[in-house]
Amino acid sequence: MHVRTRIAPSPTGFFHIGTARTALFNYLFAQKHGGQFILRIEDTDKERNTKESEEDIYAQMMWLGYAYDEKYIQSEHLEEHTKLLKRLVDTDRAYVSKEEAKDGSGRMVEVVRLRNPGKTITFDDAVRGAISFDTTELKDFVIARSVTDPLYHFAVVADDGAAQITHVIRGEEHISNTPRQILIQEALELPRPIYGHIPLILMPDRSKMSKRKHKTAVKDYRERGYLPEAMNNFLALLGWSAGEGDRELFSLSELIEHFDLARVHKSGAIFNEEKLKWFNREYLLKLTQTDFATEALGRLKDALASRVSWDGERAQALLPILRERISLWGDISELANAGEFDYYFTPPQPEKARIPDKKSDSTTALAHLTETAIRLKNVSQWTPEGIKEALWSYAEKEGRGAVLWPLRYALSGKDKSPDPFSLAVLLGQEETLSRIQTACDILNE
RNA sequence: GGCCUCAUCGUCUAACGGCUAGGACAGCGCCUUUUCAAGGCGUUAAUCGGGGUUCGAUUCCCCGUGAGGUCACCA
Repeated sequence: MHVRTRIAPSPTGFFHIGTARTALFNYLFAQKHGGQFILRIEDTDKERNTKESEEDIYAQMMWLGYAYDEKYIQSEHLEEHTKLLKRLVDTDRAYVSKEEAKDGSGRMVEVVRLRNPGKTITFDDAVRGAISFDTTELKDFVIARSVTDPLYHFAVVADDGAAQITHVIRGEEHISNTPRQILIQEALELPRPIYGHIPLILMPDRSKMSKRKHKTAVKDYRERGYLPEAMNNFLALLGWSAGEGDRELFSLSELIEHFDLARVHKSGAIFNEEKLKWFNREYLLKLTQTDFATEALGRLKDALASRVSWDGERAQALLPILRERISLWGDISELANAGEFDYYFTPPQPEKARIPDKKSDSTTALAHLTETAIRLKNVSQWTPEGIKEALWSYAEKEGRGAVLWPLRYALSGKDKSPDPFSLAVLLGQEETLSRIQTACDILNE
């Protein structure tokens, strides 16, 4: 069988996480079987469609790397829908009915209703097995506002038929839509695709993702600095497992290689951002020096430009520290805005009382800083090792905290920071000595 | 409420009907060159309940309970 799958978002809001996961599964399945993956824009709801939403679909699909083979705009196929609708009416599979409008206006309108044979529909779901529905309760349901104005269920069936979709992989909220779509399909004498209903993505409170209550737009995650590789890996493992033992890290092409509808789960999965962050960090760590530097420096400069005088060279030296500390790009801006990086560029203003180590006092701190300065003046190899060598025996003898805390605090002006050796290297010998001097002056006041 | 679907640590999940139910995230503890971060090591924690079938059920069947989905002239 020549596999053809599709993702059919409606451009009525930003492309969201749930749609992305459905797209991913469809993409993986099509790729796995050497088939085609089709993007269909379901834009029949003229009231709620926006161009912005449509653009967002393209942008995020591209970002996530779901290359589609064909694009299909539903509204451009109205003529075909009309033709099919007419045929259904002509063959008495459907009929036009005059009734009072549901909008409460009291006016009379015509709608097209399907003549429901009222039988039991059973379909074999690729992830859940056989599912049966008694369709009599559906009655003669409405399939179009008029012969020229099809509704969702009709358009879906007509378009899937036209595009020769072989596998309909979608969220489980569509399970109960399936029997009415099959009814339409049978009236249209279209072949039945294989259905596969994948579990929903739930929010931490077990509720369905809602655009109002939760951050669900892919765009938001992108802007906060998540990597597409991490998003894909995380999303793929939400409701599916590769059957590769304890392995969790998969690239997109590895996901394709392992993907199998039979291993898709049946129950909903909660979207856990902590785990996403973990994936993201893993992928951040895999980035090349250059790729990391480009993005990190850009983010850092944006956030810092208004706070300190920017020094590109010094920022460069900051990269290893950044890589160690962040889980996503947004962490850089967050840390920078919180003032975490200011002291690399501008001398801090240490508070007298905090210079000594907790178990020490100012007199001792002053003595240690003075000795530290003397020792550092003589360091010829200004590297973490060289600096450490100059201070270590002294620190061991006098107490590490007593010696190293004042130094680290003098250099950073912060209770929390990287270790004093790294800081000293970053600041350079001259600046390091100058900051120690400043701290000594403060202690002498 | 009717119909449909689902049920393993807090979360994501693994386990041809057969080892002490495994891993990851989070948590907790310890270690490491003061603090923070990272890292290393360790650890807490689960088969919804009740009946069957079976030599043996997380796994198969039934009932209950719970959760979710859906019941439009939206998609």
